[in-house]
Amino acid sequence: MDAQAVAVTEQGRRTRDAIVGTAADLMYTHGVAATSIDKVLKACGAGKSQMYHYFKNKDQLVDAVIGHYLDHILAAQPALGELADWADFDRWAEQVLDIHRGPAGPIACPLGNVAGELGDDPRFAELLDKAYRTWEGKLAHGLHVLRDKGKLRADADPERLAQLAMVCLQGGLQMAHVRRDITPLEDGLRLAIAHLRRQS
Amino acid sequence: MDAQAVAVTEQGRRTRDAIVGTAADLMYTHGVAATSIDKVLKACGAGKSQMYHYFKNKDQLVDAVIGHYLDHILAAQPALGELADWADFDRWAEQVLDIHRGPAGPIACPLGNVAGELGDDPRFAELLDKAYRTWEGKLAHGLHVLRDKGKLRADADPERLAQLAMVCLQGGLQMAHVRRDITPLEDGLRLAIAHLRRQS
DNA sequence: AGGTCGATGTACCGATCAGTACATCGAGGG
DNA sequence: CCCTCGATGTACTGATCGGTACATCGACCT
Repeated sequence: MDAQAVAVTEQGRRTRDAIVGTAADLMYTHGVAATSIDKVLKACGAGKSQMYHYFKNKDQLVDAVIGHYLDHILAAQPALGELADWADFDRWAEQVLDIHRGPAGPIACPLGNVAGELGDDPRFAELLDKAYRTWEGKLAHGLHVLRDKGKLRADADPERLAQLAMVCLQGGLQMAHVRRDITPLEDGLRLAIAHLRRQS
Repeated sequence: MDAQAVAVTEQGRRTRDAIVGTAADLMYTHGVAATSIDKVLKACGAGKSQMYHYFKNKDQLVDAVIGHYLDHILAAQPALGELADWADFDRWAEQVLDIHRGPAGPIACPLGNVAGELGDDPRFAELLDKAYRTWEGKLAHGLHVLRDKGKLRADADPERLAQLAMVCLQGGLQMAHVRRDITPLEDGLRLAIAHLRRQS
């Protein structure tokens, strides 16, 4: 009775990661519902038995994909974990922009892309919310640090400010996605950080 | 050879509208790919022959749904068409918030919900972009009016400011959707309008 | 009365969907 | 050496998918 097996072997881990990574790529560009398990397996060369060896069903694969997105996002923004000064926020914004600069791929947030599709689905809404909170929490933590150092007004609300920064970031990413132009993201981040700095 | 028929009869128009409206509702909450034609037809009591009488295929139905979203959005924000003063922008923001207040339904933008899923699909990306531009164009037009009246700095860029306002609005809607809390939208709109007013 | 044409009902098709059954492979340990 | 067990290959199922074929209905015009 293996509900979902954990990869024990190194080879097994590789296969599992390939399935999740391939599914993440396809769902990022084509959406979750439009990404069938058969397509994922064909794209990464795995068989159906692997898929259902590591995941009970498609829902659990989607769960893993959302986790993969969060990991990927946080890894690409290392400054997010070391926010201790206003200059660090500038560095962070620059890292975010760098992710989406260059000729490759659509300008979009993986979590944002699936949020529209899954945001009202009781199976994934909570996990999605949690992923966003983890992300936003890094910003809030940085603002707490700055407040403790006296670089942010004592009566400022780090959580609410972090949420507002996420609003600008997510909106910037979404508009940049539709427009295929990074300008909205640049302006959104600039506005967010200017607003934060104004609270000092 | 009727590629797609236009509704001639009053009854035909009703049926066509019912199909589009029902599809719009289902796609809004469950996504486009997860909304099958059979489900739409069953939900609105129409038969398959109606669907393919008025639409060549599912793609054309999705096109109509996107148009329906835009119409619905613009109709719910009448102030957007009469922006002639800063107070009108406040009225507009209040109208946007009113749409999503109250107990019913998810807090989300229909266009934004499908943008993540269809934004990279060459069949719909352009139409989606056009819909957003129409929406944003109303804001830009209002800003032009204010600039002509001297209420906005002469060197301000109405198009770019309107785009930034859309960033805040869309980000606010998306975060409000995931959080199931209207606060991010309130804060996002407040920030956007404060930024606009600062350009006077 | 009969003809036209938009609107509608119903049965069907091949493809694809998520998920299952079951056999086999192959490395590590006794 | 062979047994165990994770990893893998393959064949299959019933349901649902988008789309088609074709018959019929019924309002309006002549």
